[in-house]
Amino acid sequence: MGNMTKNKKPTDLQINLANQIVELVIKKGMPADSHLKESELAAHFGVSRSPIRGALKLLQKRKIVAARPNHGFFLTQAGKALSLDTLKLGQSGDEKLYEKIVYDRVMGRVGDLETEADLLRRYKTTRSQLNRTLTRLSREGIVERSQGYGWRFLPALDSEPARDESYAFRIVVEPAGLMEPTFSFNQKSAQHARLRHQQLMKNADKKLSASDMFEINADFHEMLAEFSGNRFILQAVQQQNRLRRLLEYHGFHEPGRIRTSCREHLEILDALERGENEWAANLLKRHLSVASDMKIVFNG
Amino acid sequence: MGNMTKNKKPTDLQINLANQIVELVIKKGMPADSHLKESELAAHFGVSRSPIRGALKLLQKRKIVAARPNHGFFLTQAGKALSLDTLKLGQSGDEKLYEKIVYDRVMGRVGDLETEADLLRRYKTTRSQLNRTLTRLSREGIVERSQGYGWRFLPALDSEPARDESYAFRIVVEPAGLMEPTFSFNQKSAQHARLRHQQLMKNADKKLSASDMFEINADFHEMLAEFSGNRFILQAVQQQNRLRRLLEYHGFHEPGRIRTSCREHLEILDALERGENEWAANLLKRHLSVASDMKIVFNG
DNA sequence: TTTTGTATAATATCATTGTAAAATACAATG
DNA sequence: CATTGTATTTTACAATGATATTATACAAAA
Repeated sequence: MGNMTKNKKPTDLQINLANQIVELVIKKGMPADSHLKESELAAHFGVSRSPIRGALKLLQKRKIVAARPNHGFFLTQAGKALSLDTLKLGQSGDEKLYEKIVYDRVMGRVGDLETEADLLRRYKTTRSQLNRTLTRLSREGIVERSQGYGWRFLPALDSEPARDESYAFRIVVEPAGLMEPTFSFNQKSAQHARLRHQQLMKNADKKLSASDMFEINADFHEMLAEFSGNRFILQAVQQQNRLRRLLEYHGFHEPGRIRTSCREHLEILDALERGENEWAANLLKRHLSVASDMKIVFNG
Repeated sequence: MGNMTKNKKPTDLQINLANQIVELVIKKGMPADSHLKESELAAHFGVSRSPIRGALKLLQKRKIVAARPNHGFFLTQAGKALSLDTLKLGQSGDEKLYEKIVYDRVMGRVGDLETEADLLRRYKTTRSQLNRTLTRLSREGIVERSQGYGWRFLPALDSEPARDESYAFRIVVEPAGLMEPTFSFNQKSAQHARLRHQQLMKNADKKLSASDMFEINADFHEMLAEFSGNRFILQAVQQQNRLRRLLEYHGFHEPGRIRTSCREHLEILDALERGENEWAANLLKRHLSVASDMKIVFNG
């Protein structure tokens, strides 16, 4: 059963790109039958056509796109109909390793100082994949190369004080971003965020995926940081989001708060649209303070 | 001529440690004849005794420490008598490569997207040294691994708007650090900083090294960030310092401002000592604003 | 003329082995 | 008993060749 197409297994890059393409399709809200042009996607993601091709073939197997000979690939369904979660295209090896390490770390199974050889033995991977992953973790401020041999794991958001400091930091940086002279409101992004939020509120009763929720929230804060016109503010917010994502992996939820949180986000957008940035900054500050006061529940 | 001691050439780590030890000696203001204990240094820098040993031998050759058999190494002169600059212990290969790449990049000789192989050919180094350096540059936000092949260089502080955004960011973060509930003033560190500043002011007429000046300045701001008790504020300030250091490499100076800058720093310390944090935050904000308005002069 | 299809060139990864350096354990010293 | 001195173990780096993947150039199709 199944067809006899030659079945080279996709590379990490191709898997990642496949996921990113779906993300893009969702974000742009592309209609069904849209033509996904190889060179356009290649340019957008900063790679050549080769891996894009592999990614599209992967999506073809999942029936998300269909190929028309000499015409390329076309969406089988509208972006709105897709959810990142439901069609997880599988994770790349990199991603798997990343999550495993992070998970073990949060669970206290990884010490503060680990040698490369130990990690290599433990995770049974290749040197360069481990290195790529550690580089990523290092950029995210989770680990750093120690002088001499080994890697040093830094305290992340897995401790109570770290979490408090994180919120304190965000309360300083994020509202300030709205008051920067370089601030510029992007109507289009805002409109998009608004729609996503409204959609989320409608479905808030149904069981919805924690990660979808997290992404919407993270994207919102990142969008505001982008508006600030200050790359360092943006960088700081992105780093905080990455750190917070680690907690998500372990299924922390604040179910009762979804609706309220959405409403607060929308209020902030309204204020910004009216040009009342100072008021928006105040709303944002309160929004973060409230979230800060909520206690997390680990289910580890 | 010279003595016949076996002359293994020191490793990068050993050179770096030698520099760090001198830095520590200066910072702590250690008196002459102080005993530099191997295990203490090893613990402090997070390495084993082996490379510390190599570093101390290096310092011995430079007559900065003297060895007493079975007793270890002792300072030949007080920390105050040393200057980081005058006795540059040579740079490690890593450091040299790092500076070369950064320099070429600032000079526009490195494109936005470079392949590893190209860089390898150009800088005639080994794969892993290049990788270490790129990892470091990546942590500092100067470069990032691109999807597919190659590395992407990001706009850093080498552009006017980036510099403006940097100051804007610091004006947000640094003064806020003084107002955090977790703030705690460390009398000892402050006293030390005070002394260094007074010393600098006394010698401000003489020609003094740009890098000494930079370090004192950077350390001051980092110290305040430490006082904040917030690791993310500290991280942000450290990252800004690293980025600013890049400009130093190209000899940007503000000779007339040294005295004023020192005085402003001391005023901030005074205010903090009196517990007037809000006033200190205002002073700090003004201090940064003034610096922000000054134009840099490149001599490239 | 734009886009896909395909071939070729360039690039990075992987696996292996030898070697240098750092981590560690333990003996020696005062 | 704390510290240095020294030997041993562990670790990471370097060099190489084989392989797989990405980048690129050019042909083919609409």
